[in-house]
Amino acid sequence: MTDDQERTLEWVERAAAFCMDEYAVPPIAGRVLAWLMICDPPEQSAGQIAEAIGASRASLATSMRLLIDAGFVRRRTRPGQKTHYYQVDDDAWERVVRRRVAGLAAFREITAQGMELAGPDPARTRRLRVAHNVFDWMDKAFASMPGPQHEGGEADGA
Amino acid sequence: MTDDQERTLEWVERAAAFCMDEYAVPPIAGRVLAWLMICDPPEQSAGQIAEAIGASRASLATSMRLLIDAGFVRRRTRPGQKTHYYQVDDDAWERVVRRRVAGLAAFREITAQGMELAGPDPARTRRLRVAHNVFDWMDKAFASMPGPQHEGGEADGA
DNA sequence: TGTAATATTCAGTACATACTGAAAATTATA
DNA sequence: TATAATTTTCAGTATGTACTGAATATTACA
Repeated sequence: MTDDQERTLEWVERAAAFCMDEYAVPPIAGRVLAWLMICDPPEQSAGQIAEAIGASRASLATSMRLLIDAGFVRRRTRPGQKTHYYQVDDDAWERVVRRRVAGLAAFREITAQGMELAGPDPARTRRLRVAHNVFDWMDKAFASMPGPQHEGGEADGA
Repeated sequence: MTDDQERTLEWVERAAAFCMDEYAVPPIAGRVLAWLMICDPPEQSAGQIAEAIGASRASLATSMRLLIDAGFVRRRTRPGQKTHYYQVDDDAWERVVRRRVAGLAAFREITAQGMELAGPDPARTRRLRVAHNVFDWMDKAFASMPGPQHEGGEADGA
């Protein structure tokens, strides 16, 4: 293995660890996603990916479905070929991050319900109100934000 | 059990579920945290909490340490008492949310490293660059934000 | 010191999840 | 149809984690 390949695999492992820690993505699915972020060509078959990251093909079937359902990866077939090709969806990260932030804001609803339950006494509901303010702020802040810089639609290069 | 108690426990279960799903907090720790958000009085002993949520005292020892380490809960002793009293830290949620966002932004560094590894070809690094932009945006957006509305420091009422 | 109340640790159990090899199903051509 | 390549499913294994009861340690006071 060349130095470059080794460094790439190290990077894949780091990026996969992030996905595991922050997004509860299983190890192999995390490696697949990371690999698809940096591999060349960017569109690869399950067999290629499995060999690159050292996983079984059975695992690939499960992981690919997970990543596709989560919106990270797209699958494409080519005419006259049995092989499926996979590629990261460029829009995935923005969508996932937005969904995550929206998920956090769900706690705003829960704290609101809690305050109703606890009654009108402001001292009693203080804990809930402070938490509510935090999530309300989060939600409003993101709703009023412009969004990241996008690029033109010229895709891959396979 | 009164209707009010039952509704409170249902709320605790909902709030705990949020903590489990979004923050990977174990079930019992989640219930403890939720209970401490709404219980009256707001400062309670491990025994009181254990009975309220139906968990063993051994679990409470583990869960309380977890919540304290994570910065959610504070412990207090009273002179002449063996009992420890626990209370949610009002600042916890803001701190935890900020930490979470900072954690997300860590991926920005990883994508930057990835682009170095992949070389100068803009078509090859497109995937990484798009992801990088998303996390860069996240980071800058939060850094430039005012923060939630705070309340004065008049605490609890135990 | 002793003793009663509380807190913590620890071994064991139960449960859930990730992963693989092997079998079954699908797909593209002859 | 048959057959060769690939994908998917599934049973079984391995691993990790949450939780509890019982034992141990700590604490407050007589």
